[in-house]
This record gives sequence, C-alpha cells and structure tokens, in this order.
Amino acid sequence: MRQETIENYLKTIYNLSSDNSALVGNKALADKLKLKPATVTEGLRKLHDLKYVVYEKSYGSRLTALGARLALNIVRRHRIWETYLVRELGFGWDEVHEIAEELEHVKNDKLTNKLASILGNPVYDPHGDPIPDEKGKMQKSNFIKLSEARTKLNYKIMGVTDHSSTFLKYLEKHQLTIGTHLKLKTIEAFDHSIVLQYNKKELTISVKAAELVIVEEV
Amino acid sequence: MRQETIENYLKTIYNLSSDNSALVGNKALADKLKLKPATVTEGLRKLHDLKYVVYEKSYGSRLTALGARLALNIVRRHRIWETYLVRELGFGWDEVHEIAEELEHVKNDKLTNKLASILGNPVYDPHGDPIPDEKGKMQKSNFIKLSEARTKLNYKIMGVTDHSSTFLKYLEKHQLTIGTHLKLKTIEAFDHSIVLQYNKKELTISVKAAELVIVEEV
DNA sequence: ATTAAAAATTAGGTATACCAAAATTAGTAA
DNA sequence: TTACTAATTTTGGTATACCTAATTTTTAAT
Repeated sequence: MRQETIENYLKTIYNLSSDNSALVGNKALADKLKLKPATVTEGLRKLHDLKYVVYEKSYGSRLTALGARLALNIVRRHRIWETYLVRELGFGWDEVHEIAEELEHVKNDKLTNKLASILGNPVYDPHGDPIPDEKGKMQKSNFIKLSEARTKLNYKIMGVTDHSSTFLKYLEKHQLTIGTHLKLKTIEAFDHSIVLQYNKKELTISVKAAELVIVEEV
Repeated sequence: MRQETIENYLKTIYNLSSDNSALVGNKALADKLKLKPATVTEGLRKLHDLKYVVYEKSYGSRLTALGARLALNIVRRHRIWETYLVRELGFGWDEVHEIAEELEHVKNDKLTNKLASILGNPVYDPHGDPIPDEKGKMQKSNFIKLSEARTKLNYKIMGVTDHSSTFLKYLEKHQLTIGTHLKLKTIEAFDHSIVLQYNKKELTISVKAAELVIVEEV
C-alpha cells in the first residue's frame, strides 16, 4: 500500500472517531476519502493486515495503538503546517487546509519540529484544533458546539469543525473568528436558529452553522 | 499518468539536457529515476502522447515547450524550497535535497512565490543552481567545471553538480563552500589530480571531485 | 563492412488502487 | 417477526506503474 494512501485512511479514521474510540463505518469513511465503499472495504482489509486498524467486518474499524501513533503524527504535521502558513507566510485561515493536505505527507521530523519551534510550539491551530506534540499528547478541553450552548451565558469562539473555504469566509464576513466573545441571546423556537450578541451587534445564524462552531463558556 | 510521475520525468529530462536541447537517452533517464529502461520506454510513450516530450524511438527524448514550462516550474519550486530550508529554517546544504524532492510537488503558486519573496527572490540556490523566475527565465552564467580550469588563474566556487550528502560533507570539511576563492596551483601530470590553493592552505583533490565543482574565473 | 557490446524495445507478467453491479448483512419500523 | 432500507461486501473488471527476460536496434571498434 502506498504510504500516502495509508496516511489518508488513518488520518480520516482518526478524525471521524475523534474523542471516543468507537467503530467508524465504511460509508462515512468512503465519503470523507472521496472513494466508493467497495474500495474502502478493500483498503481496510489491508490496513488490518498491516496492523494499523482493527477491522470488524460489516461493523467498521478503529485504529490500533500503532495506527493511532501514525495518525497523530500526520495530524500534527497538518496542523503545524496550517499554523505556519497562517502565522509565518500570511495565508488566510480559509486557504490553508488544501495546502496542508499536501504538506502533511512530507515526512521529516526535523522539519516539523523546526516549524513548531519557530511558532513557539503552538497548542492550537488556526481552526482551533489541538496540535499533538511529538509524543501524540495534546491539550484537553471542555469545548462544546455553539448549537449546544445555553442562552444568557457568555462564550468565546475556540474553533470550527468545518475547514471549507466557503464556511470560513462566511464566518469572517460576520466577524465570527477565533477568540470572539459572544452571548447567546435567544433560540428561535420554531427552527432553533440562534441569535447571537457580540461586537455590539446581533446576528441570527442557523443550527447548521452553529453545529460547526466550537465555543467555551467564559 | 500520476502528476508526480509526470513531474519526476520532466524534471529529470530537464536536468539531463540542461544547456543544450539534445536528446536524452533512456538508460540515463532510467538511472536517475531509479527505474528500469523498460519502464521508461513506456513512460515516454505516454508523455509523448500528452505532448510533454518529443520521443524519438530508440534515440531518446527532449522536452516540448509545454514540457519545458512544467519542468522549469518544478525546478523553481525545488530550488526555492532548498533555499528556504537553508536560509530560513536552518538546514545544512547537505540535508535539503531529499526534503525538497517532496516539497517540490506541492502545487501552489502563491506559496512558492511567497517563499521566494521572503527570500528576496533569490537567483541561485544553496548549491549554486540558478532559480527560474515565474516565467521560467533564469540567470545566464559562464561557469565552468573546476576540472576544466587552468593553472595560475583565480577562481571562485559558484556551485556543485552533485547534491549528495556525502559529497557536500566532504567539501564542507575542506572549507570548499560556495563563494570560496581559490587558485589552481598545479595539475599532476600522471592522474590529473588538482592542487588547489585557498584560505592560506593547499589541498589536492581528484578529477572526480573537480568535475562536480562549478567555478567562475575572477 | 563486420561484429561485438550497449542501449532500447517488446512481450508477458505482477501489484495497487480504484470502480460498477450484484449479493449479502445489519438495522428499523410496523 | 417480517419486511423494507441502508450499509457492506463480493465479484469481476479497468488503468497505472512497475518488473524480468527475450529480442531488436544502434553504436563503436576493428
């Protein structure tokens, strides 16, 4: 199996299971990888043989310790590069995902660590995702989705779960960037859309958007 | 054909024809690409169909204008990255070739140009190779191989044609780095080894080494 | 001009990464 | 429990990028 193929599978399985270590289904994996389920079935059988995943036929797969180590490495490289592109090379947070998808496959620990060191070993990337350290350890947090926040309380935007350029541009247009403090004013009863108060103004956003924004109570 | 495969063929054909536009043989190409000649024959047929090369069966191939444009682009990325790795990220000139082999395939003009701009749009890379600009234009020079230099004259080291770590470390050990001024003292009659005078010392080097060092008369 | 060596091509084959269509299995809703 | 739907796997197939061994073409030396 090509190294890049392996890395893409493992990274994606990692991103889909995130917190828990639940089984990831082939359909979801195929969608993220832009492959057909039949292809993914085949790929998982090989990754299982290579001991990167435990593949439970018809139920899904999860990373082994070995697979998780590799996945965390790729995630580290991706997030370090995103941070470097934004902070050192002047890219916007909506531009860096695609580039980092390529750069993450450049395997050279000295390079990754040098970039991290220049950045002061950052703990979060420009989308608020935690950056694993060399050993795979990363910041724990009690962030929640904006869609799960409660009215009257104060929050701070900590990240996003959709890295697409369209979504990020939408947020930027409304000054909803990382670090922004906001209050949840009301939740519309009929469609659950959310009225936010921040920067001395009000904005109504859809549940769909609110599901992709990560906040912390302050 | 995979983009990376195309890029590796074109870059290598470019590097092997360099100055002239002579035909590049399949054996030489196969050796550089670490492939078998049979594989290269197949690859060239496809590149010919794609209009990147003119492939003259049994005689060799040369780049078309289209192929040369792509090749120059990759060469530009490679050399910009090498320069960036050395000048901005603290790598040694003997370490950067392998890393740049991977980075050169990251296709994003804004990135390449940003790096170039940070570096002040350099015209030579850390091995003395000229860096093409966005349009593919690059510095002309009248450099010669140290093995072709004449006695009594003064020269300055401008580059190397072997980027291997072992060779570069050998040069560095003897303070034969880019910019070093030297005089060709004598050429031994029997094996043509060369006695150099520089930095208040003398050093004898083999023809083999002298063929890989590029100098300019000063 | 002949011939031996070197280079290139052809023929035939493998492994990988993908796919569509058919068959199976799992999950769900009545 | 049944029957439908969605997810998954199997089957059979394609294209790419490689290889080895055999053959042909080119080049160089006499």
